[in-house]
Amino acid sequence: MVTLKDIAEKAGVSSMTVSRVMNGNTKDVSAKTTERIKKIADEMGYIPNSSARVLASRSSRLIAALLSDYGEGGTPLEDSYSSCFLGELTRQIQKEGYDLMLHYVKDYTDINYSLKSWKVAGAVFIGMFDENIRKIQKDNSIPLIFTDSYSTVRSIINVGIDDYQGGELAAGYLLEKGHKNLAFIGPAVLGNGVIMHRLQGFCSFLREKGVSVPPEHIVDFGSDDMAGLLKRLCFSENPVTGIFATSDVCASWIYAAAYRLGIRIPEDLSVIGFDDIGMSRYMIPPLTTIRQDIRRKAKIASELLMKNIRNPDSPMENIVMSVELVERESVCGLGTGHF
Amino acid sequence: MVTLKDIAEKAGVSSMTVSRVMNGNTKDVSAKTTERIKKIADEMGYIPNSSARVLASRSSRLIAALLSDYGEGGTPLEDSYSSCFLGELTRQIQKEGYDLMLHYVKDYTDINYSLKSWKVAGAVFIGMFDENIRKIQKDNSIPLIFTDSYSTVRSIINVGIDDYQGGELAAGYLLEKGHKNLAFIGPAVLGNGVIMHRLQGFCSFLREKGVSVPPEHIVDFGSDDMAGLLKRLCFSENPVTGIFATSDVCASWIYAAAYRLGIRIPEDLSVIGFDDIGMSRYMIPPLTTIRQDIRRKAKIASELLMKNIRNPDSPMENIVMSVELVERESVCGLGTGHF
DNA sequence: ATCAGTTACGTTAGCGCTAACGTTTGATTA
DNA sequence: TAATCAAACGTTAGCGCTAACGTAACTGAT
Repeated sequence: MVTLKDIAEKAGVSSMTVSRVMNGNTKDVSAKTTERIKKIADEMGYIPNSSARVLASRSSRLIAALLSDYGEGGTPLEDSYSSCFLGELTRQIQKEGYDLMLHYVKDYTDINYSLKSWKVAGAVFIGMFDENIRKIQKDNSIPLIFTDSYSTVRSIINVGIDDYQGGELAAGYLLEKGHKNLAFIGPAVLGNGVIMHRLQGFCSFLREKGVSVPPEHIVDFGSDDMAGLLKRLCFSENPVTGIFATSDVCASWIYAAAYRLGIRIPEDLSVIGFDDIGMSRYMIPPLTTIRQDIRRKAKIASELLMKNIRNPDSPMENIVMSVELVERESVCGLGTGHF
Repeated sequence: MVTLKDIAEKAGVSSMTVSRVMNGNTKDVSAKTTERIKKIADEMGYIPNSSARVLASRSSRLIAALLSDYGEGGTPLEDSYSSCFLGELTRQIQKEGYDLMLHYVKDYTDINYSLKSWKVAGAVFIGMFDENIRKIQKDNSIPLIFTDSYSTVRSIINVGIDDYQGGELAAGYLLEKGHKNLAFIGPAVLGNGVIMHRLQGFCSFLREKGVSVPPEHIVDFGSDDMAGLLKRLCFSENPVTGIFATSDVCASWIYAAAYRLGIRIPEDLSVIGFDDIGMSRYMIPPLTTIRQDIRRKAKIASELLMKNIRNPDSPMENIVMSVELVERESVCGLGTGHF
């Protein structure tokens, strides 16, 4: 293993000089020496020992990415949403010369360990939130970035999207197409703030236009018996003609159930999704959905992180990215179907 | 920050004794002292400094997960395949008390850095292979686990699936259903060994049964102009009636293109996929596919890793998991369609 | 009572690096 | 010409931990 000392001996300088060169602290080293040391280090295949660096400098170039381990409604990284975010985040922070550690955490103890044991310079909470956040913030004076968090705790750096606006967009579009009998379906309606806000945006827009969504049309639902649910909603006296799904994945469940029941999309039933994941454009028919730019979200998260690492006194920010409607073919004008 | 020394002072022992307790090296410490130290450490909220540990012990409890950064045909972590693997791998190694670092690497230098700078105890190459593997192995005497690697280099620990068998299964099933005019479609036919072996299994099974696949029916293809391709294959004198897609995602592209062209699946065209990702069962019609157990693959990778970390003299292993056909509704008997 | 063997600790040194403070040399200025 | 200063290095100490080797006290066998 090649160490600073090895290089120093070969170059006939002290290891401190080599250290300076390796850290780009070149103002205290002459140009000639800098070049010579760089060459020798290269020849010897020197790779800095990160642990020693952390220990000596009391700071690391490490970021922790935290995922919830009590996964409500499917574990993170299984859907293309959080994994795409993670991938882009990793790439971005690597560009900045940082490394990323991945941690599944289930409680305060886990989080604490993740942050402390490796002396990370910052952390990104991916789609999770912990109530002990204040304590965590106090214990670790490092920037913590949250994604899609609707916490009552202020003084948090968060990057999320305008879920409310997404709900409004969906409502507006369905209304525009003549749909008045609507439903809101998806897992974890009550789970976290994200879905809540989509629902609120959806309902309040409708209410303003004089349309109401009866409680039995707001369904917290997994993929289990989607056919049963659809049957109840569509084969009734006053059938639902438009559904706002809480995610594109959920929309695909609806597609499958509708197919089984002989309900045609969009002729009999219009469906609008959320996220615009890769497969949405290949669904049949291509899914109309509320698009969020997940890569941009990751990029912003990374930028916020770096900014706060470099200047710990940066003000708290709550970034709200806007979403857009992607019009495809899963919603059509009312009056073309069976019902 | 609480250190061993702090605990030692409070307990009236040396820091070495505390170190022993913290590492479960309890045979050199009395039961009473062990309990007392544990209690104090707990009260003080002690969390070991991993960097100091690595530095002093010259070994870490860290695993590197490496992903290729020159992503041919889509970057890793964007498809549910590699991200699901990564998630399960992380969980498994955490269970063993290890942590995971995620690295996008593009060349030998990157790989070298990832392995050396943090002194990782082992590494998993996710869906990638580097030609400098021998050098890497020699430089770092740590276990390296590969996934789905068909290298000519022996003496490598690999965990993969029987792609050849998968091809055979697909061929056998399509043949059984009466299809003789077949095609093989997907990205990176020439890219890496995985797809090659699926193709070989597919073709050689067919050849044995006296069926041949003409070269123009073996198409290295992305999602760009799938409709054009399908038109060429299906609207000909002797139309293709069965397609083996190299992945489920690719199958979904075929679904979309077929829909656009008015080709019905499975009546006019049978499609069989590969992987059995989450969405396959929700495609319309539900996709018949070759299933590989991605979580089991991750579990085996983790087990192999741990085994080789604990005993570096373990023999090299090349695990080949078998695959199975999942019969759903995208393949039907010949003679029901237009063509 | 003596000695080997065990139990339960402590001491020392150093992992590779860097923060903080020297030191030397030559150039510049009063 | 002495004082001043910056440039270009070196020295020292220590980050928190552990490997490797002590060592004292106690045990039981002879």
